[in-house]
Amino acid sequence: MITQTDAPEQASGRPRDGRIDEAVLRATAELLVEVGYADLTWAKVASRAGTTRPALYRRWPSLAHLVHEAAFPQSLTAPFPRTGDPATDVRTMVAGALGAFAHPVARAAAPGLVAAVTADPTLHSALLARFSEALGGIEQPLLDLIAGAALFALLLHPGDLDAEPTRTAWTDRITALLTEGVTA
Amino acid sequence: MITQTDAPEQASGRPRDGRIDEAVLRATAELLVEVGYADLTWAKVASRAGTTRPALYRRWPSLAHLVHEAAFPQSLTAPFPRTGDPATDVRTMVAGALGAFAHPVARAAAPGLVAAVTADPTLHSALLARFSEALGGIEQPLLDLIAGAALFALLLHPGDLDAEPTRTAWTDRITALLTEGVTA
Amino acid sequence: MITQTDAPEQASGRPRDGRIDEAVLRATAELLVEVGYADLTWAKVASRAGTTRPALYRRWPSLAHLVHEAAFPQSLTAPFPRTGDPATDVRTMVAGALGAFAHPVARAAAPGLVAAVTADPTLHSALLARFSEALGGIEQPLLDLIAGAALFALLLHPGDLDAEPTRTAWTDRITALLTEGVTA
Amino acid sequence: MITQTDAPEQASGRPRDGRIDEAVLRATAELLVEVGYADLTWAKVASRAGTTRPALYRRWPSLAHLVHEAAFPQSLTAPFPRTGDPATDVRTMVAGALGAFAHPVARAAAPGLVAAVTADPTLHSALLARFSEALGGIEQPLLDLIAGAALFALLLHPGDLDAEPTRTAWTDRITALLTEGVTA
DNA sequence: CGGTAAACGAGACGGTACGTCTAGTCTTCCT
DNA sequence: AGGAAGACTAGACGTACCGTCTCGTTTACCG
Repeated sequence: MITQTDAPEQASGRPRDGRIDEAVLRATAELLVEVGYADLTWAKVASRAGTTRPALYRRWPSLAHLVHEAAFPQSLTAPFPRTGDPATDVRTMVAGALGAFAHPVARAAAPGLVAAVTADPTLHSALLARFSEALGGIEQPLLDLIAGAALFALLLHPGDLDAEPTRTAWTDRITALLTEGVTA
Repeated sequence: MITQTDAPEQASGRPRDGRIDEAVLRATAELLVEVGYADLTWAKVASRAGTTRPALYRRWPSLAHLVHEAAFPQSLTAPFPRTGDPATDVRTMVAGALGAFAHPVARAAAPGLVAAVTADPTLHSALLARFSEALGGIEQPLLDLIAGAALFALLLHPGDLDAEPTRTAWTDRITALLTEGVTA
Repeated sequence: MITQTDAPEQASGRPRDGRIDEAVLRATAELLVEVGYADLTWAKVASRAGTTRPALYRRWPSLAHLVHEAAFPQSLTAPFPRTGDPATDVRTMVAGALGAFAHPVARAAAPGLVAAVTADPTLHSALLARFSEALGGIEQPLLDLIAGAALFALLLHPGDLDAEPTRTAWTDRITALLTEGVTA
Repeated sequence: MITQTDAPEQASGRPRDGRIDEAVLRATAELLVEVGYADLTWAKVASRAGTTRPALYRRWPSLAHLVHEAAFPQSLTAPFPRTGDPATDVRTMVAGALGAFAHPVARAAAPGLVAAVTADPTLHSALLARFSEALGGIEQPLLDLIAGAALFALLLHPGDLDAEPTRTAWTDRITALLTEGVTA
């Protein structure tokens, strides 16, 4: 939850209504899939969640922050078990990255978030924090390759990653390239 | 040049003023660097180019189309010479991808274009056409890895790719991973 | 007509749509009577006139300016004929002031305009200009007495000036006080 | 004091803090002069008085009620001594009306109250009650003339009533008109 | 002396209006 | 016909206020 004030802090004043937070996140996820990031507005989210725009402004500093929280809940950002075998672990990571980005909500959100992250340092930090747990211990260039490939593929030829024969083929080929290199 | 009507079109009536096209592309490139994609508007471009919004609408179907043309002129999308040696060619491609994305204008434009591409099929086609020449003959998964890694790295830790010791180090490591695999 | 630019100025660009001006003034007058000054908003006026808020902002610098123009059209602010006989002329002026302020639209607008005038010098000037023609040649204190009495009476005991026996009685008494003084 | 419930009310529960009432009235008077009626808000008053908005809502039903109480304390609404001589008494009343409206706080409050009175019957009653004592026994048309003239003059040409030669001149002329009539 | 009731501060609640901005289109005159 | 200028509809933006509410706490009176 991205609150203006991060500390749990002894609540003074009327407490936030937690049901609003839930309803808004749910509405955001639904709308991302239905209308896409580009046509997502504060007003639509507020209306769908049964609340008003000011209540959203109180909670999230920008639409992108809200989207980022709605698209990548904790369940998707849990760390994965590692075996120690490079080939196995790389395949797990590739499949994991693909799975995270291929989720309908994340997929609708990702391109817009990519653009927003470059323009907003606070969003950059929020995203890093959200994924740091899942990705601890992986060297940066390898992470760039795996996450970048999944993201790029979904942007440029999403059809290949939707249906099954080609999806596994792509995962296999990426894994092979990363474990054995192009020379093989 | 992306015109509403692609045919060479028999010029009837007053011909377009070519100097406007140039001035607009120059203005767009400058503004991308100065204010960023998110704050780029038709009005700012028109004002900087010394013309009016309707003249721009006559030429480009959307801001993204204009940006894509301003950010990736032909000079950046030329094919590269190949040696046949995998290691050498991979390094050339990695460096090329990094170079293309690291150019200040492209860098400002890329994230926004990524978002726009997913929402506009005509822009998707235009981008593919623009890069198809340079990238002919490369297998898709390898392209995903190289371009994706460059894009992703620029989004997440741009500092590493700006200055020199780390930039070459990153290029080296990516090349090594792609030619020899993680096992090495 | 209160335009941002008062000069008739050789129109460059698309000219204003005069039908919008008319529709807005009509809508404003109607709404003043129906909902009152306090509940009059740009949005309601625009909606009733079949146009949008930006079209109004282009024409009037504030709601009060629009109201002032809608409530006191030229027809109400024409100069009156004078006979030279003090008693007759004073009665004409008293009845005229009462008539101008008692008109349903003016009556709904007046109290709000009174408040707005003190806070906005440009509105002050606009109001003076609008009435200067009708009231030329009358000494200031006499004008204060006549207009002030009509305004004050409408604010404090409007019932007396609505129906007929009392309305004429009030006009007679005011005229008598001003022509003969309290001593009579 | 305008309380929600007028009865002296059997005090059960924690009693009101009288210091808050004083601080609020003082803060309101100051703010009226500093920012004007139009920009006066509950929040500014509460903040200046060192309290919170709910404490104000508990005491006054509307901002206008609070303003009316802050701008016209009892000291200003005391009855005046009458001599029986019309000329003298009229002059006293004119000067009194001018004095009451010319006080900086009253002056800032009056135009806004004029507007609020027409929209709120309870405020209308409250104002009448406040002034009834001072003005008992004066015929309504004469009161309209005197109070109306003072109010109107302050709205339209306030400069004339601020400095001294013109202020006395205005008072003299109004008195003359009311005692002898225009014919003189 | 404990219970009750209403005050207190703090701040979120649903609403509504504001004034501005942008997109995309259209209309006018001029070249 | 294209260009320059500027108005058009439509609607999102972020902010400000309103009047109400929900807390946790404090202060009086009452039994």
